[in-house]
Amino acid sequence: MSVRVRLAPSPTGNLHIGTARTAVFNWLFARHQGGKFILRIEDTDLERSRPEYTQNILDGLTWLGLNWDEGPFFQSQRLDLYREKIHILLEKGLAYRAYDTPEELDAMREAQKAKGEAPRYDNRHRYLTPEQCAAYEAEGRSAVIRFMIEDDREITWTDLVRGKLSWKGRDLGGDMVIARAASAGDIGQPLYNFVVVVDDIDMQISHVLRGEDHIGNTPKQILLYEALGATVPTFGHAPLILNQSGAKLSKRDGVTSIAEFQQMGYTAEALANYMTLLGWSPPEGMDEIFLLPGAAEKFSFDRVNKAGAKFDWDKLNWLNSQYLHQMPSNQLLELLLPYWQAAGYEFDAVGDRPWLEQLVDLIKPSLTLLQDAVEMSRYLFVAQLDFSAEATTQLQQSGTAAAVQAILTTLESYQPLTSEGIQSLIKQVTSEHHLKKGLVMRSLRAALTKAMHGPDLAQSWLLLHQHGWDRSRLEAALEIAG
RNA sequence: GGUGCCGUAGGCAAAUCGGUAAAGCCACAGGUCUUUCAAACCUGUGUUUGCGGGUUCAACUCCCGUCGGCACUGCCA
Repeated sequence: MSVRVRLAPSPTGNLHIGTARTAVFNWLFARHQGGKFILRIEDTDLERSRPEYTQNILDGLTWLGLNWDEGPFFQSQRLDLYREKIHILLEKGLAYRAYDTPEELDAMREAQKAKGEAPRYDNRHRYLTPEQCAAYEAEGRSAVIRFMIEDDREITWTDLVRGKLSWKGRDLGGDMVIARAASAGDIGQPLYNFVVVVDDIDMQISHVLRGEDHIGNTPKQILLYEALGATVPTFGHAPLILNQSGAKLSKRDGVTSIAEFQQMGYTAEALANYMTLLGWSPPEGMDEIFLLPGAAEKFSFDRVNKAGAKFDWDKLNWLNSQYLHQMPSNQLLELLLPYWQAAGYEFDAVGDRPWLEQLVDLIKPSLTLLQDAVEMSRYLFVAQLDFSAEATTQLQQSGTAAAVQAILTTLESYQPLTSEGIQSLIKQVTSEHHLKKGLVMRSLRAALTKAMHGPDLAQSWLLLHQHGWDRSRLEAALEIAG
């Protein structure tokens, strides 16, 4: 049987890191097995589903490189199929109409809780006579469709990551609602647990790979597969991604949507790499830094961990920096341009290309996030920049003025300035004026970059020089210097 | 409350059928390099596998109990 897996996100929010990680596992599994990865949008909740969320999900998956082979399919367009299946269950006597009002159900659950019992539907409408049904309908009541779950059933399956799992029918909460209320003889909006099964059967899904939060749904769904006369697929439940305090990572924990990670300057490769590591560990001998296709070659659920994984920003950041450091400069430049543009820096992306590439080479080893490039290169883009407090202090130290003056004077004979020129200029200044190299360098840094920390000074100077900014900065520094 | 899952160093984790635990990565500390910060490189700290029993020559691995965490428990997905 061919391997077919699917990702079934609901468009009630932006693509979430948890959903994306599930997507990664599905994609990896499909690629490893030579199977198909299908995308299905679960928009059965008409109230909360939004087209912009669907777009966000599609964009996020695409950005991450998680291309799908079929779809996207939309459940909202498949209602006829669901109705048809519900009719079949109704006719087989496996499902029935229940006329309870929400208030009655609430009261029932309250009473159960008061008695210290687990809240569940007591199946009170399971065997209503046609007369009783008619009476309720005459009252104007609408009915949900409930699927019968026998208390004494035992549902067992072998989970790809957890092994043999077993559930008792009585712990499933009573007969489950598979379609929302609708008036007289109609069938309302079909619900998630039912729709998923119908679709997975229809799309011949062979492996259902999802988050651990769906474990409790699995026995109900298995019952539905049986009722619909279908083969039960293989299930695999991956551990959840946890926040710092160990709870399921949610929107409340700050950044959790893929689009936000993207904006902050994480690369798709690093994020995908990190998400894979959240629950899966590469086999012996395989590096932890890998691209999705490489991981696909080795991926198997044998190596998916059972325990939830805490999200670790430090490690993600480290991974991202690794990708950035290894990236060819011209490629990195393309990623950086939008950040500089957004910061309002003025430059000619085409004409300044050689200069920009030198800049990328300069800051690349220090980047963690693409966003970092904005602050890191500000002194090279912004002409009018205040001296930092530290730089001012440095400039006012004795000897600094002399050093800056000496550099300014010596600079005359080094036009145009080159890398080698800078080195020999500094040598010349230190020896002719009997200045310590450290002082010269610190003075230079303060004057040129207006800060005491930053990328390589000689290269910075060169870039400044190419913009014709070095002389004016040295002169400005002189005014401040004691 | 009920049901289920999980529990190896600060974090991610490895340890194929029970056979010397903590490989590797992040973080942290120190060092090297250097004009600074970062990067890079080197070295190092951290444990007795939540706890208590049991089976066994041998238990992170199996069994029982216990504690803790989390998930689910909806006419949401």
